[in-house]
Amino acid sequence: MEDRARRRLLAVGPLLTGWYRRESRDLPWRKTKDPYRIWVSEVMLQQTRVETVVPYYERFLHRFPTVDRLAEAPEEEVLKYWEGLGYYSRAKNLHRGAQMVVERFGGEIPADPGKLRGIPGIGEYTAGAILSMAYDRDATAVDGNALRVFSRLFLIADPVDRPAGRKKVRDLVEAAIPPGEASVFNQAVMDLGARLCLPKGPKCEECPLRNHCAAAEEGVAEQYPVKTPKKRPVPVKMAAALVVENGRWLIRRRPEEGLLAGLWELPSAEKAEEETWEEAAARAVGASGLRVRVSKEVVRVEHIFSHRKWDLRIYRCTPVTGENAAGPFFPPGDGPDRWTWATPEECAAYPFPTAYRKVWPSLIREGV
DNA sequence: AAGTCGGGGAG
DNA sequence: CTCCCAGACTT
Repeated sequence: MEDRARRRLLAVGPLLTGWYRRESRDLPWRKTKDPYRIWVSEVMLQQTRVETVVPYYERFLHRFPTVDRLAEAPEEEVLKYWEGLGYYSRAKNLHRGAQMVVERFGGEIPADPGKLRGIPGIGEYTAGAILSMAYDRDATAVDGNALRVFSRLFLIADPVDRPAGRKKVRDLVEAAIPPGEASVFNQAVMDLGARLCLPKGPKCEECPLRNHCAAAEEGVAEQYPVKTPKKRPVPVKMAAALVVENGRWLIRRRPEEGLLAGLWELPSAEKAEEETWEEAAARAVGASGLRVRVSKEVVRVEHIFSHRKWDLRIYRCTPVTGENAAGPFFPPGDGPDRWTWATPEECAAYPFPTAYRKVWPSLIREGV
């Protein structure tokens, strides 16, 4: 390593921890050393902004204050408390992880990197965060902020979203941690990334590291980190059915795997090229065994996921009388709990994706 | 190495 | 519009 870089590594740690002790943000999960609470916060914060997480964090821990309380809760309720946060496999993994901690580790979250990594939903970053913040170990926790801050400090030309570039940054972060101060250091890097070392419009003039940053010196901070270009979301036509019977709506629970796993929805089906929207809506309901007549489109909404763009159209449907008298129409094998009838008020207790929640008011107007 | 998996806020 | 956020997991 060149001399310049070595000096940078030595200088950065104390400057960051000093700045953090003066300017750190007051966040709920910073009031505790409870490994469980820190774990919950770190999982919620994966790919999610601090301001978004705070209210979820408070509500979640009020309902599930300990790892045991979380482990014994039904998954459906855990998902309900996660509703709207996105990346729902995080909630399922956290729930399973809590059960693993209770069964395998006697309810104590392990302070061992290997054991932590064996818990579902805990990857390299989250393990490092728990080890440093809850157990004061000298562990690295490289998140998006660290990638940005360090790629700028050291002018890393490799794309940081690929293993080679990622490893370069990780090694630098590890070498920069002042021994015994990983907790403060890791959080300082994140605060710096969130408040000064911004993706666009970085505030280099206010930065405590400005005299040591290679990118600032060259005036090219905004061109880092280097990332590989990403693909645009694929458009998907999604037909859904609002089936009303005696003031109740037909809803179904989505499969345990895949998009929006385990959440509830109005029966929905991706429209195929060769079928009409109405046929797709009828097919969505048909999976339950119920036959319906599709009347009219009730509401239309566009919803964008990271890799998919839904054109979601909801159709008012009515059961075809006579053909469904025999009931029960819920097919065996698809699970008796996958379909049910619920009033709009009762639906509030079920976890629904935001795409459907967005149009709830107009559905209630149309669905009476 | 590439794809999957949400939703929202900022520019 | 675009980018990206205290990433993990599967193939």
